[in-house]
Amino acid sequence: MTGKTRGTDVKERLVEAAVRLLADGGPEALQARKIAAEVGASTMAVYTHFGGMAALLDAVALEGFRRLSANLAAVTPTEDPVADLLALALAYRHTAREHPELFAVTFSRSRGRSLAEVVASGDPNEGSTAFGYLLRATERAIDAGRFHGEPFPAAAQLWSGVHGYVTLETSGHFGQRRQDVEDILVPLGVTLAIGLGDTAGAARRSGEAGLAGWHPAEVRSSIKTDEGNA
Amino acid sequence: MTGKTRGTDVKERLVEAAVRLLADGGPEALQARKIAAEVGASTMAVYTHFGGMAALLDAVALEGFRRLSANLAAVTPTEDPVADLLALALAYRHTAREHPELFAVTFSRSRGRSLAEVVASGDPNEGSTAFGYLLRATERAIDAGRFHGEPFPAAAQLWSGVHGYVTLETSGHFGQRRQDVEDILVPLGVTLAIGLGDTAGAARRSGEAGLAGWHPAEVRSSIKTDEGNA
DNA sequence: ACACCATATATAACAGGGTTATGCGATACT
DNA sequence: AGTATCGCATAACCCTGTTATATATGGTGT
Repeated sequence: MTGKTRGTDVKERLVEAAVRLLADGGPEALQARKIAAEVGASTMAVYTHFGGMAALLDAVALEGFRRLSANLAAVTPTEDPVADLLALALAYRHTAREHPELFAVTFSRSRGRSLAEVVASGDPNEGSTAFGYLLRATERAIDAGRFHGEPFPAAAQLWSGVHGYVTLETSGHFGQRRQDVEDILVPLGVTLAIGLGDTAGAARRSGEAGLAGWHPAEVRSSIKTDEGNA
Repeated sequence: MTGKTRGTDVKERLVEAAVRLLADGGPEALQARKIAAEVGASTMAVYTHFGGMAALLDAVALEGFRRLSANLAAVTPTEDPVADLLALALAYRHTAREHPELFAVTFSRSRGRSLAEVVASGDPNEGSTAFGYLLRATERAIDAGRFHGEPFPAAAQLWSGVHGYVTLETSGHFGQRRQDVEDILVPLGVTLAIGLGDTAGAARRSGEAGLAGWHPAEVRSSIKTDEGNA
């Protein structure tokens, strides 16, 4: 079956263009005509490739999950799993701040899907992949004797804390201060680590280590073909 | 019918109608024509009273904050501030689950506003009022020697945890299970309490107490307010 | 009481965005 | 090569937010 592949990356280019327009012009810019024009096509391209705007926006949301996963994947595990968890939190936050509009679209369009469930069933999608990084680091913390209990509930608690912090911060609810990481996020990580079984001293040291050790990664276009877009 | 009339506050009726339509038909139903028809008016009503859909949606979001605040206010403080914090978390979750679409609109339209900042400045708005309940219970926990440190960062951590959990749960990311409160939210509350200074035993007991003691309050229309919102 | 004005509302038209109908040209299979 | 199929452009269609305009209602000043 066939018949394709002529200007085929039009589908990917549409998603790229949508992400770019979203970054530049906010949600208002996510319009079929604008996106199509951005790739030099007519609005029909949206329909032949996606069937409608809804599916295109879903693809944009998926791209957001991909970037989140890529940023989390860039956190290389060390021998301190608690520090790694803090680094994952910083990477999570970085993803949201790097592209707040995309982050908002990503999570507002994922309603009804279950990421945790998917990760448990082994069927990988991007969202569950992101949760998987948290889950694996949590398992390592338990194996190392730093945390007690079961990995899944512990990871879900950590995810809640990080996601809530990031959501509230990027929505501006903590104010425009720039100290929020040191004032809230790092202490939150330390608090959670202690509550999950770590000692206060070890948790604080890992918090410092994670904060000092993490640096934003150069994760660019995670869309399949890595053509540098410009 | 005489044209004018009993215009018993059309402005409030529009918000009521919007909230109702949102509950029934989802975000798609939030349309000027539908809302106006619901109150028996033409779309002009939206413009004379709000100036446009944006302001009406802001009013809907504010109504969401009011309901959140009302549900939190219904949690009567006991002599166990940590149990009260868990009850607040359950009330927060209840608000979101009672009306998920409104909850989503509320927080997606509050971008850029700072609730924490407003609470600090003393100028009350509905969002900061909601945060205030968390903050006061946290202060009581510190005064009681259960938590250590400063109230604001501690309350911000608790808010992050609860908000993240609620957001992820109502978005379906934890799956469709019904055990999430016992499996994740209550343990999260206990974890946070321990991390903030409480002993493991006391935190667990307060977790149980909060879970057992909280019951959904009958908080209905908070729109019709002659309670002087100042 | 009358004239006047401000406001609220209905009607209708306008603008812009998603979607669909249709035709054409290019691709790939026979 | 012939032809069926697919991608895509053009243009129309519909729905939704918005604006322009006219009218009626209620209050206000004299």
